[in-house]
Amino acid sequence: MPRESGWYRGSWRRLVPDASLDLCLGVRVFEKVDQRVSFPELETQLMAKWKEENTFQRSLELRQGRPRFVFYEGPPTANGKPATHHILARAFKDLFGRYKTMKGFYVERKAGWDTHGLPVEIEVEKKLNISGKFAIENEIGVERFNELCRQSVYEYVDEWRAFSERMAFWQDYDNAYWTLTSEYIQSVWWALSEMWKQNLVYKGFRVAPYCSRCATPLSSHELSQGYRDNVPDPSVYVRFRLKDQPDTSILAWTTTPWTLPGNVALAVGDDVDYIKVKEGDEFLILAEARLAVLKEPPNVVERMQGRDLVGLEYEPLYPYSVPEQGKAHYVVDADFVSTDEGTGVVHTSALYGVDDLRLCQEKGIPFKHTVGLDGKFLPYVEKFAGLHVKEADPVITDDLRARGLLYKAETILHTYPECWRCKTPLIYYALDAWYIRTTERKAELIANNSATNWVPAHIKTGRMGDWLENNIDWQFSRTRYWGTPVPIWICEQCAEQRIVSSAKELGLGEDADLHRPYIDAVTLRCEKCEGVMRRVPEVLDTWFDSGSMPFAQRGYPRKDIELFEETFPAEFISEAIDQTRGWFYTLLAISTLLFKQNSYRNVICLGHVVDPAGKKASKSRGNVLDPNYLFDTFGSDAVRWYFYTSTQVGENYRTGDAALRETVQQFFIPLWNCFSFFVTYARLDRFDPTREQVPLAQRHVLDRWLMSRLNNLVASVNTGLDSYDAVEPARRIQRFVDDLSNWYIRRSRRRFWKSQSDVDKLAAYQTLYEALRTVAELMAPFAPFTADAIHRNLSDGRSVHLADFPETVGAEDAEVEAQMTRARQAVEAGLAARDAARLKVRQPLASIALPGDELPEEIVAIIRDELNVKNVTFGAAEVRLDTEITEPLKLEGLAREIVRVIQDRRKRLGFNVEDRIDTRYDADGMLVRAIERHADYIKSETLSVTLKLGREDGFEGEQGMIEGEQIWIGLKRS
RNA sequence: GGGCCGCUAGCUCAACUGGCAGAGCGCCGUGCUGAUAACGCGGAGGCAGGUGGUUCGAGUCCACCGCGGCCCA
Repeated sequence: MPRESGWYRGSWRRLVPDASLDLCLGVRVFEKVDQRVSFPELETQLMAKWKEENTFQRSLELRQGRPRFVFYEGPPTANGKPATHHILARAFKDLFGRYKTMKGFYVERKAGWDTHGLPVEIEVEKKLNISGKFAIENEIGVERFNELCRQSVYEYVDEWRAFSERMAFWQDYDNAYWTLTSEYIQSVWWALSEMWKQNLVYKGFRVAPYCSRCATPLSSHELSQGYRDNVPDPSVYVRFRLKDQPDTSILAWTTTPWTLPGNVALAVGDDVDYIKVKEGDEFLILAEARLAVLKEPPNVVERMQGRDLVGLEYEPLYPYSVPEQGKAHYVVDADFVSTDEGTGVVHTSALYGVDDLRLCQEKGIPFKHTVGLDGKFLPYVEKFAGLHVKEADPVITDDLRARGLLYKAETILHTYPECWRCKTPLIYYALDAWYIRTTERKAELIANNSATNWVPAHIKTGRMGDWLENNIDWQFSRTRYWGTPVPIWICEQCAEQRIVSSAKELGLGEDADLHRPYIDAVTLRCEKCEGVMRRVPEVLDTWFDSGSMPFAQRGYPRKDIELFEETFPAEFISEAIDQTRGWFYTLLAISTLLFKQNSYRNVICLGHVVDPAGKKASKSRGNVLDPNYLFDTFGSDAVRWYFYTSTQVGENYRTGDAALRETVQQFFIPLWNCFSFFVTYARLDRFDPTREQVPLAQRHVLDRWLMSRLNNLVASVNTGLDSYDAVEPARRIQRFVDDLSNWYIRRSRRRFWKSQSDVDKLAAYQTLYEALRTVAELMAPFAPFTADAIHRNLSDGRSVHLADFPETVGAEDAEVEAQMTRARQAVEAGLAARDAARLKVRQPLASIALPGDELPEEIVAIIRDELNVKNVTFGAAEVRLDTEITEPLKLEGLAREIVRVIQDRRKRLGFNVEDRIDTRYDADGMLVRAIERHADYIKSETLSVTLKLGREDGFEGEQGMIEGEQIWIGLKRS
């Protein structure tokens, strides 16, 4: 088709879009864009479009065979509805997946669901209105309970998928990994068995708050629900007689007399000052700071420090607490001794205190349980056998008093935890627990962490580094029901232990349900003694599940070995900061132990979503934001954009309506207006983007300026995203759109409006088109809906998510940018000078003098136009405006006033921009002279075919006032 | 109790290595010719959470304290 004859022939104002004409010319017409747009509606339309054309799949197919960019999805726990804070991490995950895809990588995005664990169990307990071990095992049964857990997870996963799709988080949901499948569980078993082979798995004790009635330990969450103030408890001071000086006792204090039969040591602080006092016939040792507890005024006979006491042996109160071998009942130093209460000497009973257990393990002090799981003393503790610990308190106190070992007994009121279910006072009690000896690999953990790129950087050495420096062995067993069963079998006869790494080893099929209670029924024959081996009752910490996902999502090592190797480690993961001790750690720990490296190279660690006052969102505060409300009100792109731009990564997001409204008004609407401006006029002018490009050098300085800015934008967005910085790129895009809207388009409008279609107009279209399309491409990973809506319209319906990410094209022009900066400063100063002189911009002025060197004419023209002055000169010491209004200037100003009134009326009458009209006026004096003198100008500006004096019928007339003079103006479509 | 992060205008946030405290929103005034839910110009609004220290000079470096958040105990 001979396009050279001019796609722009004639005045655009006469052209009316005509589809049939376009078809025969083979020209694509941009789809009409509604200036008022509902982003939520736009988004749901695009969701349907993506589903219909399989856009996600196609974006993957497009990159099939290309180098991979490996992303791991940290599986959300499927135990509750998705909330606003879940948008945050998913927004960052999606951003980099899309970006790398557009950069040409194959980015598999396998969804995942964390399906096990206490939260799921609690949810089901709530639904059943039951609680606790007894109810689960005896009323409901483990089989049904776990079945309900499974169902519950499935219910929530549907909701999660819908939520994720609504926020455009592209993932492969159909092939998600589920931590509850037999395949996944077996991979987890394999991982543990590998650690076992390395001799990293051991059985030990764990002290936890424990309810002796429910026979269950409580999680910290449960614990926090059950504190009660002003609980009365005994407060007893006990004499521990030194072995070689029976008349000297160390005084220790406790509020739990029942732990005294289990005493194995006394702890003092190395640097704490102690005194020996004489009271009657005896000597007592206690911290100097605590001498107020003495019954008599202190008679100090000796001073010493804690370290002087270390090693002293004392007579045990009771003979029960230690096994035959090993040394106990002596003074040790400890870092947790305080002189805020008691005597500055801490009675230590290994199994009934967190510090106690740690201390005894460190010092190698032997111990054994004096109390059973029912909270009653064991039979061998003869004096108190069968008594519940709380019943035993007074009995023990009396016994000590009778034997002269009690110094003092009182009652105190303090805050003490009770079982939130049954109100039984909790005790701290050591239970069997299984551990992974991560401390043995601490140096490797630290090394692998320091080889990892953390965003923000301070997490590496700060929070994560500290955590690793203080590493403790990972206690991975949970005495629960709904989880990956711990695959350890123990022989009933000879206590031989065996770990299992697959269903096959148990004689089970691949698809067998490996959960409790079925797995509990599986017994093995002991290879050593032919005895029966039974599985230990515990399930695994859910974090072990999710930390195993790099290989477990593949079913490795029973299958897909190559696929795993190809996709390990991940190039990128992202979650919120609370995962340092969660997923970030378990991924690191498991892969360090198994593969000697971290499972991720780059990690973005996000802050939290809080309310506008900075407070944590919680149901009880009533400040929780419903994500669907945000999606329906502002659109998910706006929420995402807000998360990318509002604050630095790692900080909290003070999120509320106001912040999101601002995001829409400050960014999305102006962007959309640029777009709709372009489409409106491109349609009228039948702009064809495939036409040969006007060389940059021949374009208007505004075009060259915009292209230079665009080029710099492209460069910095690429650089930013390549270094996992989303904030600066997004903010720069926003700044660019502001420049585009409020300077480029504002200053270029007349170039699009003018009647003659010359090269300049074509260049303007090409420039604006390229800017918009490039912005859409740059934005695609950030705001995938809006970007796609714009891009599709600009490129024949092709999705932006199938496009390549923009690269720089060498359009930088530092000189033009510098000149434009000066022009904008000049305009700012000039407008301020006008304002100071109370001279409106519509009134032309003769000249302005500006400081500085000359600028090129094309730049000066912009200044003249914007400031509405006839002449600009340079070299003045300061901005000087010629404020004299001559008669010709006055008439010209009035003509512009008249144009403004006519345009305003056109608009209010609902005429289209291209409608031609007839105009009548009735006025006198200066106004008539102005109209007569500038009739051609007024006619062309307002598309008036005729402009005549006198009122006529059939015209939409209105009386008005200009500069204090009456004028009647009537319009009619021509 | 310990660790990490933050605290800058009424609000949300900037400011390369120490060098005259900024933007957007909101408010007031004013201007504006047809893309705009807009935009331009001007104005009010700051003891930089507090107290010390280092320095010619501190929002920036150091110490302590307070508040908020997260994690651990």
